Amino acid sequence: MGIPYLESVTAVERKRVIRELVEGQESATHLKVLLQKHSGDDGSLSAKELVAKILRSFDKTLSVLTSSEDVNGGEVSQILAIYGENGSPQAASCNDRGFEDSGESRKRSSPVPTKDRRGCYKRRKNAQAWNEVSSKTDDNYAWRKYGQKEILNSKYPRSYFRCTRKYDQGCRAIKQVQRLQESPELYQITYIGNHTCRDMIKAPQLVVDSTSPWESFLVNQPEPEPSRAPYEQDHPFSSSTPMIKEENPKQETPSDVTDNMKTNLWSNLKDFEPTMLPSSTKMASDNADTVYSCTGSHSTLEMDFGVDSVFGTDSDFHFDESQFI
DNA sequence: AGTATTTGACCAAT
DNA sequence: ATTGGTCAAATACT
Repeated sequence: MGIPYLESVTAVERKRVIRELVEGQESATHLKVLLQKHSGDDGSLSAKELVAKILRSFDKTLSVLTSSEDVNGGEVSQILAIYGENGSPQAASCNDRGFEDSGESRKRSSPVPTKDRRGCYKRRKNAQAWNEVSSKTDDNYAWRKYGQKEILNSKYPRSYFRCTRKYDQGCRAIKQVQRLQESPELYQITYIGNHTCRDMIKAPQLVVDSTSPWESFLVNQPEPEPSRAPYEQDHPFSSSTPMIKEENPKQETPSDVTDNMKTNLWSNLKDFEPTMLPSSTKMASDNADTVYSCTGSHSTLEMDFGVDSVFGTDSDFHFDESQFI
């Protein structure tokens, strides 16, 4: 895959190429999963090596593509953002929505079925994102579902979750979960943004796994430990600190991802103070730094720079908020 | 009563 | 015009 060739290609074509690569990469990843599942250590060894090789190849190719342009185009990074390539971070600036902080309590002016104006919101782009495939959707963070969508050409809907600490701590981590249609017992989980909720005082010990994002997601790991955002610098508060949350151990029913999140024992832990994290339990380290302004209002150490609103305008200002979170 | 999920509408990006 | 991401009222759950 040569760059020279790609350079003579239009941006649109390039995008398609990248998309295809991403898909191929996903497929290879899936293959890897399958191999891991029923692998007798016989011939599968070479098969695994092969998969690893393929993944590396995708990784390299994609990084070449992205690094060569992304800088201000953003087009590519946008495609890739969701797949783990980090683009230049940008704060969402959806200040127009002054109520961001009120969270779920927002009410519409007219309590009626009329078309409501929900104001604008900025979609987050270029946030750190990485994904993994796992047989379970729970990690040790507390998530709250805020949406579900049917995805074109996908048999299963995609569910959207945000950190439950979004409003009380301004944590912007979100994740998307969707069953793989090839193997419904597995979920493709995309983490976007680092957790900034506190209790991460012990954060800095996260280990950066330098493996490519693509390779990093091991599937079916006995201990679901979401890999951290690939290629990203960690800022001091970023993550790894799990938010204790133990989701019900039971495997969810194959209807859709949300079921398993239902009983989240968060309730028992409501008053949980970071300081007493049972660090023992498996922790998942999703890191995140997400997007929109959840400004939370306040306190604690969430430095949420009101960035969103302050810098307003959606233009991307170059300021990597993620470094401060 | 407070919190979480569901779900259709709204909105941004393409 | 379409598609995917988010919002928020309604609803379910605890």
